[in-house]
Amino acid sequence: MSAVRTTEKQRQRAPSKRSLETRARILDAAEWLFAERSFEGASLRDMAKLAGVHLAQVNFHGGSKEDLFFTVVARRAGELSDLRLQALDRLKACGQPTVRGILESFIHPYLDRSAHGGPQWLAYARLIAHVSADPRWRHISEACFDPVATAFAAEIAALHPGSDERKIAAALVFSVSAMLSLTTSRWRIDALAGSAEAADDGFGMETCLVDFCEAGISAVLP
Amino acid sequence: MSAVRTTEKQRQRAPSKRSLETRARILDAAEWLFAERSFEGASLRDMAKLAGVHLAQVNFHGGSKEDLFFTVVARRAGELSDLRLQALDRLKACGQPTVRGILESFIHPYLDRSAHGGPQWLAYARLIAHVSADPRWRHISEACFDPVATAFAAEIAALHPGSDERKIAAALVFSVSAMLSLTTSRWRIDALAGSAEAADDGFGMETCLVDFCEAGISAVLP
DNA sequence: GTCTATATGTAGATAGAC
DNA sequence: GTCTATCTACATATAGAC
Repeated sequence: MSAVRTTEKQRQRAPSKRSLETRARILDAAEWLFAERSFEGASLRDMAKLAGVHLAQVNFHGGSKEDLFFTVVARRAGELSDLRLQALDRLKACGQPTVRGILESFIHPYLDRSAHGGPQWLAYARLIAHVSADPRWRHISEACFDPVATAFAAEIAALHPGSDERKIAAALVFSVSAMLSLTTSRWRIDALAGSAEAADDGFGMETCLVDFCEAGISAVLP
Repeated sequence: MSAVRTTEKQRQRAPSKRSLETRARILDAAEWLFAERSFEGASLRDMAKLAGVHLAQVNFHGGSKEDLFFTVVARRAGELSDLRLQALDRLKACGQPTVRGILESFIHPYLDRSAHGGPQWLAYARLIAHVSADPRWRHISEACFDPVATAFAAEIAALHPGSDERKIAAALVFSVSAMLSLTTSRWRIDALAGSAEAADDGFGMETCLVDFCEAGISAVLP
């Protein structure tokens, strides 16, 4: 958790165990409600109710609403980045990586946490989709996600010397958008597919996504 | 404009010219503010101010806030759908269509209106991105955009008999998400590309997008 | 059709007792 | 650290004069 908290003074002492638990409950509630209703739609009052604390506690532990939003996004961003970079390291330890391998290292941690990380990770996955889709949160994306995304873009570029960095960046943004659509718009896939009901949720959706993005990225490389 | 307005009685007479102008100004203001600040972040007061009318007029012409939101999204949806279907018709008039041609028929009207349709179309493009990314507006997507999207999915499926409809639906959703990312996240392409500044906005971004999606769709077909 | 005035609820934030 | 009470501002919506 590397969030920079400019509006809050440094704590003088380590917080108590109970304080940390209260804080965690508030952040969980905020994560859920921000994901469900977006920034303005989620009220601090509802967060307090969901967390089982009183309203003033939300301000005490979270600062202003904007501070709280940033804190919630940043909280799991470090863990997600670590998972991605670890996957990339494992890949490179096995020799020359492929575009597909790099892509899977980026995509799999997100989809895996989203599907098997419990309700808070699922909420976080939806929250990331909100942050990524709204230019108003550009500064948050830049702080929390762009460093790792830049590293992955560089890995792909290194595989293809002389390729257009701008096209690689575009292809990576397209891939990220497609990945997030599995969180925001899976219902739409079912709707467009017509008859076929969404029997097994995402049985092969991750493979389908990686197939799509791998071919797309390869198509914009020289 | 085919919006169904369930909460408003049928008008008894045709509205006056001035009334129509007032209504259009209100819808333009609402379009801009909904796009800029999302549903909850945009207040009816600000819309009234931006439109140069008084607050009560917004309710009079737009109904409830949710009604107004639906009306704004539906207003240009018909035109966008028509442009897409016309492009598809022109394509089919020239013989057997290709995946790329079908894709361009879907994508180009959106990017063209977004880039050359003036500030209101640009706002509308951002608004669609909000609607598409948020499951809360699923009913609006279903009413305004899914019929045409379903038709395009069927066109692609017709080119490849025996293909998995679910994969085609997924690939189309991925493609739509990537398309919308050119509206919401073009700044991010510049950021990830590193040095290269965004000199000419989208010089070849549409081509790059279509290259990406064409390859991606082809990859999930048999 | 328009606009003043207002009804009614909720938002974010904080002061100060404990 | 916690919680009561409250401040101030703003939200959506409508009634009724013109």
